[in-house]
Amino acid sequence: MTDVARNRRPGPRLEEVARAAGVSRSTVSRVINEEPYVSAKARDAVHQAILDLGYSPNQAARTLAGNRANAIALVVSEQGSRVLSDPFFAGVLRGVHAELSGRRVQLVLMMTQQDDEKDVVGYLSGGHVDGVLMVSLHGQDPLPLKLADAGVPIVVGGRPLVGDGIQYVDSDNFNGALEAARYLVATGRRRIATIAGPRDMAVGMDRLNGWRRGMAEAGQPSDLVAHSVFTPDGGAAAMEDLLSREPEIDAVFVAADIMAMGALRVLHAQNRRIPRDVAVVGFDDLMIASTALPPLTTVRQDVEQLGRTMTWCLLGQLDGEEGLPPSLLLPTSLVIRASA
Amino acid sequence: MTDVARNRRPGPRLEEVARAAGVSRSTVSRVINEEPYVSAKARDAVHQAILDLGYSPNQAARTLAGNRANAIALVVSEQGSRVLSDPFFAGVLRGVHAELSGRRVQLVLMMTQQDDEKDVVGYLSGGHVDGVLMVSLHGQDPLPLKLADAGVPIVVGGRPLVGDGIQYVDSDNFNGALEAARYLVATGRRRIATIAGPRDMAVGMDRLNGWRRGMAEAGQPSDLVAHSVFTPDGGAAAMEDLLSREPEIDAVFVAADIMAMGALRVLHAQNRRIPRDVAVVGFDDLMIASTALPPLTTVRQDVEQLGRTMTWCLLGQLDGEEGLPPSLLLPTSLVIRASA
DNA sequence: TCGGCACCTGGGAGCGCTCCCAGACTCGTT
DNA sequence: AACGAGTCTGGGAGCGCTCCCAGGTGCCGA
Repeated sequence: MTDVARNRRPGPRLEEVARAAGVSRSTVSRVINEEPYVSAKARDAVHQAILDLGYSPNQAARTLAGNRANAIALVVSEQGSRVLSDPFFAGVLRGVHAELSGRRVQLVLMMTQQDDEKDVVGYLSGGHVDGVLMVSLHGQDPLPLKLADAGVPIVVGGRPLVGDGIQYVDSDNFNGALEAARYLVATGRRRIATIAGPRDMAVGMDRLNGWRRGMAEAGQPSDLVAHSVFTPDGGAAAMEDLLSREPEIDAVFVAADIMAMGALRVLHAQNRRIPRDVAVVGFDDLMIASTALPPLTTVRQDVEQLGRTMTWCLLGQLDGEEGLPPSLLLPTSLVIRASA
Repeated sequence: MTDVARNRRPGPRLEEVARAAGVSRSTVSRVINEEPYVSAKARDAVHQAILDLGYSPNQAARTLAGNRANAIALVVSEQGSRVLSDPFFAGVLRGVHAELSGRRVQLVLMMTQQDDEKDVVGYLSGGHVDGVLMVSLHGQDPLPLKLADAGVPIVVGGRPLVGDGIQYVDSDNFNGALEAARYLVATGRRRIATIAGPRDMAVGMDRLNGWRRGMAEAGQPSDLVAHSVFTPDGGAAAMEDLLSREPEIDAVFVAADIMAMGALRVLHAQNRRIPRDVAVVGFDDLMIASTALPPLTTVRQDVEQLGRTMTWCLLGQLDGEEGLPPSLLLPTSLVIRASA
């Protein structure tokens, strides 16, 4: 409103660069956009002029004229407050940024509540961004589907529970959990429980199903399941529940490190030795896994790679590349420490 | 490049809204920008037309014509990889976003390495954003000063070590540490050490100085100082160092919860009972503080509030508000749990 | 009765780019 | 020698807004 914001932007325009380089606006534009049909001489002159003048193109004008936003949105669904402190989100963000660096694409961060969903769809399908990356933590979210229907290129991180046509990238939660289960069986555990995530999250169900498969393979029962939310206290409550149902538990696969912290606390409180009495395997391999007491054996997922891959997929879509895989699962790996 | 990106943006234009509402472009623009001198009748008609047509204004055009970017940048200096997983950053981001919600201001995320600093200054001072929020973890960063010199409105999170004129918001690290020190003194501790942060970070020095003041007040020596980096392993190494220098330590103020995790590990390993033999006070009040064994007494700083306040300051600058405070310190509070 | 001031409205110009078309020049080919 | 294809260049139009100016209305006091 005021003078600060109201003064004309400083810096040279395309026109000035053209004059300095002794060429036309068009040629400068071609150089900037790395288009063919520019002579080496002209290209060098333009580059030199850009350097001399310290020219930086006006993104707004490019977007307006070029009908391309040169930006993608990272949309975090659900209550942003919780999500942002999630190491999962942080890792994805890191990966997205890493993949974007060097490309002339800006990252716009958006958070959505239920009620402003219509605004968000309007904004995102209004051409302000070229594509959308979405981290959808509760899988029922209708937003990805709506955006896809509106023709917005979108890649979702974490398998969505609804919307078949939507491209997603996820860690291979099923096989990660299966590997954990097999490891517990192989190390001689005979009464193996699991603390699973919420039923309405794909990540929760995939890990539960992997564990179930592992139990089935070994001919062991898969009755010891406690669902919980991804918090330490949730994990603690679930652990107490399981121990009260079956005191003879000798192993537990916890579907998230963060819940495993609570489970460890309960096991300590009940004077169960880890891993001697009860083996504990987590999932995620957060930093807290290695600093836990005892250091937690866990299934590692590479969330940064997840973010990179999502971005790579989206940029591929935008460039109109052919033969992109519909969706991707990234491998997980068991990290064996002291707790199992 | 391809059809997806190349098709004209869908949706109505300002012109269509004007036609539907039976008014001129100018009037619609006035309504959208909440300018005075629009009749109630015209305003209602425009609002209705916007709703009917699902109009969403083109940000690029607004930016270009209005010479205002309607966006601010959150710049994360130093290697982005480390910073992004930092709960501090996550909290700030949350606060920034909370404060921005409802305003028509987009948040653009940028990360800088040393070498692309020139690009970043160019971009940020080129008018692509109206202002800059910066989280500067190592205080010597010249970037804030350069941006301020270039006339870019900027607010820094965390006191910068260089650049006097720059507006910053920080937690009151000095008084937080002072309070922690006084508490340890008041609970009868007689040989109090500290694990301090790096010397080149204001946050590290402010907390150290607060602790020193507390020791001085009580007439206790302040010789037991070990500097370290903000990691669990760094904290562990510092704790070992302190114990080897003075086995009689009965309390330690650790300048970050994350380092306190390492310190606890070492104390456990040496069979020191906490808090009986050694009291431990942390700083930050991260989630890990409450899940630690024993739950950590720590100095709480409200990083989300920090983000909110930074944003509030920057928006105030942009609106040309008078009498804004030059810089702000946010209060901290001691959270007493079991470790001290 | 008439100016003057608030209030309200419309249209033209232009923000700084990209796109497209027209044209010039260089080749190799018929 | 004449043609076309490939290479390179410049200028005009226009992206969708905001800003500014010119003008309309109604109401007040002189």
